[in-house]
Amino acid sequence: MSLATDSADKPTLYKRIRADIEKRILTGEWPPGHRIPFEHELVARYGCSRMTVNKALSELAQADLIERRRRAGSFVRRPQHQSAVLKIADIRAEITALGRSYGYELIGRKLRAATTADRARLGIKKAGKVIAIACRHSADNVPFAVEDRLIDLSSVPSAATADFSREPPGSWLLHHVPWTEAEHTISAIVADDRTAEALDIAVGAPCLVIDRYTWRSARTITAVRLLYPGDSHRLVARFKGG
Amino acid sequence: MSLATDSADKPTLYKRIRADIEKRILTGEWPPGHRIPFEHELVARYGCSRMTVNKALSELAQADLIERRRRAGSFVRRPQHQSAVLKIADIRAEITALGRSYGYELIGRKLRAATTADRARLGIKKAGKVIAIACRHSADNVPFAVEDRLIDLSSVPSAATADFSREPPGSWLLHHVPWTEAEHTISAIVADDRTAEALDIAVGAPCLVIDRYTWRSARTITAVRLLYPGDSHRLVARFKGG
DNA sequence: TTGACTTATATGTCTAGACATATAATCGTA
DNA sequence: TACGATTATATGTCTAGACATATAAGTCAA
Repeated sequence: MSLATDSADKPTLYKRIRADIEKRILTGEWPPGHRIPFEHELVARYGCSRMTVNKALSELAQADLIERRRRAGSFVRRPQHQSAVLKIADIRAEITALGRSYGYELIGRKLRAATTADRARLGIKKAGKVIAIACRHSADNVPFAVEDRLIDLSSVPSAATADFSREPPGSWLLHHVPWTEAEHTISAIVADDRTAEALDIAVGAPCLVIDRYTWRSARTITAVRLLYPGDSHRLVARFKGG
Repeated sequence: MSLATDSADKPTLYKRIRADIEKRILTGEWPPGHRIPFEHELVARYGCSRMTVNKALSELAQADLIERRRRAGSFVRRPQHQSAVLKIADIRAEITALGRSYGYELIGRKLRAATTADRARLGIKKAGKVIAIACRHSADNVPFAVEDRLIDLSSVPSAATADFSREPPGSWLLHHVPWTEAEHTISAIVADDRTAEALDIAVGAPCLVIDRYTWRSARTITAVRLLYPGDSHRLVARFKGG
């Protein structure tokens, strides 16, 4: 019967098995906790070898759609409902993607031995040098975001000689520091005098704040705080599956 | 030589192959664009069958760490650098996870025929009924967030008779509407009179706003706006891989 | 009833093959 | 030189087995 899902095209068998099961889960026909057929039952139903259904089920398990338990069987997982994929693009890319002209302005750049505050912010223990950068991004000549960044020079020595007056440090790092891990913290503040002036908004206007810590195999690279006018900027996150 | 990574424990072979390759990519030894060894080379190196290395490589491909091209080989992918996984937990779960006591209060509940504004907000075309809910969540008796929600009753008929005076609509939906897709928009506003009173903060204080639209196979289920005191609430997103 | 032991079983991993298929590379031709 | 046909090859999928392993369920004794 399941074989009768015939049509002219043919996705591979294991993909069809996976899609069949996924569909039943997504439509609610097999609710969370439901035991899906054993591998040997699916083998019989689809008339294929066990490795084929195993591949389908393994992928579903990897996608957290089902949970597999030895001796017990495979079960539809309860939806997680808590993770969304948030795209935090490079600001320049984000602005040009909107079809607006990107502007960048370096406000300040200071190379110094890491202060206690710097070390706390970067989460490093040893002494060393850092670069502190302040800059502003604009879209169509309207302030878009102000950036306050710290780079650990012991992790990224070449940043000491990089020319941040032309290239935003975010873009520069993106091209010079290959693999990273990061943590973003999003919050809201009201603009103080300095922020209001930099963003050309009223004092007391809402701002969206993104604090980002980037590291590479347990080594902190950079800490950055981005301030956006809260009423004009929006972060969009999408998620799928529960 | 790769076999010489011996230790007492033994993760399965394909996992070790996967980990070996992943490590070389993450340390930058194999930079983006680098061609990783052919399957038959890995077969020779690890002394196993092709299916075993294939499984390792397939999982790496599924995780977007490598790209596989027929006839050409497998290549390290360029880091994406733009998506972070943002955990947006059920508020009750979030608060209890912090070890604080959760409080819930229904402010208003209205069942009505969908107005034009309702339909616009839910993105539905046909006439139908909706429920509008206003409620407040608190942690240790301090206001934590206020919620303003709309549920499409044609998608979730049973919501009409649900008792939202005890259970938050978010939790209720979580348990009654299995699989969904959602979009979150995050922004910042300053508290107006009504919000300030509901959150027990000053008028003009910053608030983090999450607008969430949830649907299930192209069918809108609910639209919700959550307002958090911006200085006390933070959203954390983590990402890995560039 | 409870705890310890045994057994049955579903999944986890792996093999040594096979044929299919997309495509980079080569070769031949206009 | 440029383009079209051919070939070689790496991946994609699949099989029909195998043994390993965790564990639910049953068994038996204290």
